[in-house]
Amino acid sequence: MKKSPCKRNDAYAAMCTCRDMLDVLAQRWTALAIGAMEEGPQRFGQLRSRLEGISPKVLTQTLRRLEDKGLVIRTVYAEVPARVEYELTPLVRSAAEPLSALRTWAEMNSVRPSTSV
Amino acid sequence: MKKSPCKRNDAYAAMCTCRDMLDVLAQRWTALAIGAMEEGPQRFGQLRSRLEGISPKVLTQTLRRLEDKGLVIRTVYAEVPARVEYELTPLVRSAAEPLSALRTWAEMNSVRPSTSV
DNA sequence: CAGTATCCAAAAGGATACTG
DNA sequence: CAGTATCCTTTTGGATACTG
Repeated sequence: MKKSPCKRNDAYAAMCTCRDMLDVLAQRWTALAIGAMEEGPQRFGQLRSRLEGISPKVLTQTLRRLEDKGLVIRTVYAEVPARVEYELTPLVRSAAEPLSALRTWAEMNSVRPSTSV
Repeated sequence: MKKSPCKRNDAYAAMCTCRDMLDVLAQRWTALAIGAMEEGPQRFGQLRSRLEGISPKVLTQTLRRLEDKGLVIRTVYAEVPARVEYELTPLVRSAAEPLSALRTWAEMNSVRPSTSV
């Protein structure tokens, strides 16, 4: 998919604003990656082991997308060997509440998860 | 993508419950389709014209996925010519609030929409 | 009318080897 | 260590013709 066809009216446009977030959040590892950073900055390798099964390429993609949206900050330390840390921005933390509401809704309504556990 | 690897701990599992919703909601036409049904039941053809540009195959896919999740009800009327109506369930209406919260968050934080006009 | 069937393109995800 | 490069599979979306 490339672009959403959002040009019909305000309601649709507003829905699309949120859809853009959903686009990112719904990607395979995004929510898990955010979860893995919740307790503080994480190095690439740490994320890689916490997100068991993710390939380095996909982890990079996931982190770049989060970075592009301003949800994660990437910090490179001039050390040898290289050290890079990823941390959540206040922006993504402020999303916790609406996301939590959505999660609660999903649980309360027993939306059958095809994924969890 | 097929399955999410959610089996690490409760926090991850909970996140995945919500992820399952995100999976559906983030699909190309889902949010628009829901929007198109907000004022009441819609026939296949009505949806098709309201969702300008959607192909019949994709519309069917979109509606089936919503049906599978219990977000939409499909009713077939024994008439000639055939009449089929799709309507939102109370379940999806109850998601309006958390989704609205997410939308508000996205707007307040100027998450750059790559999609909305 | 309300789809299904077919074929195709693009995007996302993934395994693995290699590098500054 | 923190990625990139390469190649491949799966998923999603799409155009179009056809059918009960």
